[in-house]
Amino acid sequence: MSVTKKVGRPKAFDRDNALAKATGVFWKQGYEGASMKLLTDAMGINSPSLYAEFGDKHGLYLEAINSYATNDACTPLVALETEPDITQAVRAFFEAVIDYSTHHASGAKGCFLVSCVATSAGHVEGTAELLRDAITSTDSRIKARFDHEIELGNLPREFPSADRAKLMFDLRQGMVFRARAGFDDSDLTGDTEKYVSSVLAKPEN
Amino acid sequence: MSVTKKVGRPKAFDRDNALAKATGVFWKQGYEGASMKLLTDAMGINSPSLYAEFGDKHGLYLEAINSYATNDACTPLVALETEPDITQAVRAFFEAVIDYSTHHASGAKGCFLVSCVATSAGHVEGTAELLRDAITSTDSRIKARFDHEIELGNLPREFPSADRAKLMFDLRQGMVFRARAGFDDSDLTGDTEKYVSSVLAKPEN
DNA sequence: CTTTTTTTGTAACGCTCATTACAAAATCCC
DNA sequence: GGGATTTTGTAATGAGCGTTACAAAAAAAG
Repeated sequence: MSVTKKVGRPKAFDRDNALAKATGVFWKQGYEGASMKLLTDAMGINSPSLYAEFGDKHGLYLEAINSYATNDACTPLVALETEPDITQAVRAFFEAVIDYSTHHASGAKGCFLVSCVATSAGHVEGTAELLRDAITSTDSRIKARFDHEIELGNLPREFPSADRAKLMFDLRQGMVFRARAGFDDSDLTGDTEKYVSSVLAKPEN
Repeated sequence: MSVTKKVGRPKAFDRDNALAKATGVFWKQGYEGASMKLLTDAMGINSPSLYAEFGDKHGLYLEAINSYATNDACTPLVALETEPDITQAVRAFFEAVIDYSTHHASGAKGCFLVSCVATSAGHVEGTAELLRDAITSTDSRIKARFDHEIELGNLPREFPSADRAKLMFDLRQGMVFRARAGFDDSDLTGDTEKYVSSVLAKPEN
């Protein structure tokens, strides 16, 4: 609670800022491609400080994943959950995705989880599990918003909320993949309206 | 044409097989994570042979990308293009995607382009361009199949073939992302039918 | 059988990697 | 101000990286 002054020499860096900078490096370079030199340079600290604060490179990576999953990766979800009108909400979700996958402050393109962590899921311990958690929790948060709208009568009773949640999230992976490959926001925004329609389309049959 | 005998000591390995094995290592480990030791062990050759045949690690990587893009990554497209009925064709596309993203012979999960090459697009020369080529060419091959069905009268005149092609391909990225995270074919096949419906749904208004 | 050509396996190259030992520096406590 | 405590920056560690030099081996050509 209190900002208790601690004995000893004070830290010369901000933890959250250093972690954000490290995330940017991982995002651009991948896990193995992010060397200690690149990391410490971006974070503005020396390696002993990094080790004292995060354990080692692997620990830093896991923290970066958690930090990203609860910050950047959540802004589209927050947009989806706060926008009152459901069509506007879905639109806002995709717009937020396009925004940070093409214009993130770090300069990295695409999505950190899809374009970097997914690669390490093949061989870096602990990452596949974090990825699965992120996927299932996102699926269910989207579904929850749809269910809420069904309750309100803004979506038909038979609206397949779970299926459409996965569809919506899977479409997102395609968009961030395009962003990673170098397509910019003007290339992606053209698809948004069609994707919104498909996500909210009345179930056939 | 002719299998002209060449002077000198004959090669002791098969080029295509070695390249396929290398692709599997890159797919699992990522570009930097795929060390020369892992590569040469999997390929069954020593590093001088690798350098003589592929130039260097970077050259091998680019060849692996091209090889994958014209082989594994194409089987869903071939399925889409050869299956006579359009609904069956779209279904076969997704089934082929699920098949190799969860059961590839190399043991790697997901899609090489999405789960590995996309990461290197951030920093490995020449990869972003290959990725963009793969995306645009896939978009247009899917669209071509839809256009063909419009001609035949099996899809309505106003069917938005270009939009649905991108939607279909973007949905695929979501599926292979799930596969990479560790979801298996039984988790993914449940979504297929809904995705087929969304891809082929009658355009609203 | 000798020469020429090409690929082989071994062993080395310099470099960069992640990690850490250590002493100087900066703060709080008494 | 002196001692305790924590972080700092420097510099070193051994291991592993991608790459290559080189000589032995295996084939065809003369």
